[in-house]
Amino acid sequence: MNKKLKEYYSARATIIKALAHPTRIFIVEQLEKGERCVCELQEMIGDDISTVSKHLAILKNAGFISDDKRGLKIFYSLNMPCALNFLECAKKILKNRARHDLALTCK
Amino acid sequence: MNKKLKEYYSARATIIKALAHPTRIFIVEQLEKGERCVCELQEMIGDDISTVSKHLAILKNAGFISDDKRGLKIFYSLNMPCALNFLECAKKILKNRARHDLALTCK
DNA sequence: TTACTATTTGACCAAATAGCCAAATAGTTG
DNA sequence: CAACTATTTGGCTATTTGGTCAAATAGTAA
Repeated sequence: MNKKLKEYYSARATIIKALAHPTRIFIVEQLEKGERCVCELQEMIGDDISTVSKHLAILKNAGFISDDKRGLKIFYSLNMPCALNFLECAKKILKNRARHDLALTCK
Repeated sequence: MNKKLKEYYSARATIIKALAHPTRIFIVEQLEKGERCVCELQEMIGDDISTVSKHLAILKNAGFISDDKRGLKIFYSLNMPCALNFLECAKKILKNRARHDLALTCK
């Protein structure tokens, strides 16, 4: 792989990496339902608010979500619904795995 | 988030994490074209063969690919084509970004 | 059996990531 | 302006990940 190609794959990996965290998956799925402010997400997630804020920054930099400041609050919303397709793919794998584990158990 | 839910999201994150690496994206896209042995992939990628092997193990554990040993060689193939949907989503984001950067440049 | 090829595994180090706390920033309200 | 609320940023440590080398494993062939 030459340098140019490597950079291209790295850029794509960075985007995927943004979804590769339990909290960030949760956030994306919440935002599917509509915009949420940081404090609402923080309450659902339960981590320190600075931690939640950093996760949001990662999703935003990757391009999955965008923010809108209104008064004191900042509302985040999903702007790449295609992220959900992939989350579905991960779910599908988990389901297959569960079925397989069950098959083993019943042997 | 309770413990059970957290585990569920972590399991999904582990699957997505498997795709969150330039080399592993490359591998999945190669396997889309058909099965490949480790040595073929190693040659295309250029990293140490043990490195490639570890990337393959990660994709296999996640459930994206499977292996078939025939003689000395081990052939890997893709068994979750839905992975490609997501890789497409990452591509789309990159394209949007490029269009946006261009717009800024032309202002 | 010995030598050879393909691949995986383990030990190790360097770099990246995650989470928490404290401090900084920005907007609001009295 | 001072006090307050919502959020981000910086600094720190602990954990995870990625890569390399050497050794182990497995199949083949002489």
